[in-house]
Amino acid sequence: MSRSHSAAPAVPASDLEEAVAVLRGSGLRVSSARRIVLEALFQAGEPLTAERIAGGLDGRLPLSDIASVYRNLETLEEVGLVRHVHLGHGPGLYALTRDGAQEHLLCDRCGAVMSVEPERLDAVRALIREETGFVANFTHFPIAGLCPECADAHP
Amino acid sequence: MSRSHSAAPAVPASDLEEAVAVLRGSGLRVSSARRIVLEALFQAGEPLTAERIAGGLDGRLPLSDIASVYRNLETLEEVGLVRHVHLGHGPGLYALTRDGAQEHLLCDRCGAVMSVEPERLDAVRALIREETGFVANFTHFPIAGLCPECADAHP
DNA sequence: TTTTGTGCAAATTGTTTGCAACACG
DNA sequence: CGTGTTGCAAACAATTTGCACAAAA
Repeated sequence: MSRSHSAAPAVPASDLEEAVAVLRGSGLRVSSARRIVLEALFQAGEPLTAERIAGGLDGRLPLSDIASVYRNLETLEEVGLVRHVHLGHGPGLYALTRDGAQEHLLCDRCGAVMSVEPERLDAVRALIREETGFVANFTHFPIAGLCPECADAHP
Repeated sequence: MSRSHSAAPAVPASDLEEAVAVLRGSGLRVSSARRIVLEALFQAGEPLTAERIAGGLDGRLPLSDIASVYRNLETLEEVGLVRHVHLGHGPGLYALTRDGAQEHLLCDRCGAVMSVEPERLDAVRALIREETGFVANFTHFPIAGLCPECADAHP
């Protein structure tokens, strides 16, 4: 019960070549399956599920085996190229660390997701630390609640 | 993707009889399976997984069917007697609404869980709303981060 | 040529669903 | 007695693992 997640320091790579170089530099092999996962993330520009990567991004990329995708996402995360978020229930979402280490807010009612720069929550973090001693982090698990619209539409 | 969780207003029952009365009052039947789920929650005094309830609390109660346990937890939640939390990965934890401390903080590193009274996070909630417009709620999904100990032990 | 990584199948975990038998009210 | 509930089996979703084979380095 002491599994620690997304603890690897971010290693933002701005393009495929750079990412591949990071792999090489870590003594990891650059297999085609691995390259496809990276291409998917670079092409999508938004967080993806492992499923969607394995599905080849609707024909834009070759299909991959879902097990390999998960394994590769894990190693890419260990190297710091990738990070993942859990938005409530449902599958995890994976993104390149170069696409900002966003923090997330999730609406329980309508499912809306808001991404914000970490700095925008620093005051919140400070207050949480004051009140509880915890150093909060909303990159891996989001802040849940009601989005502005749903909050208004409700008592 | 618009599934709304634990939206029912809390109906705290201080003991089994009271809880049973709430069921009756809602036109629900008081089956033995249902009663066992309630007994488990009252006896445990701490949040339980469906699995653990089905397992009879290590012999203290008769075994139940896991599917029925889930169904009953759901209806008990709809009635407001029960609420559940998702602590990171792993199974959901169910507790009686009468058992205080509804908001949670979870340490990503050591798994420690801190429960706090909602009021203690009201200032945090206010600040989050100011900054993002969201009305945050940490009863269903906790605040993730590092507990005081792990935060100190780390840079 | 030696690892490291792949693909496929099968196992796991957590939760939900279909359905005939059952029992609460 | 009639409908809400149960129990069992089976489906499901997300993720992981075992293992023989393929392919980077």
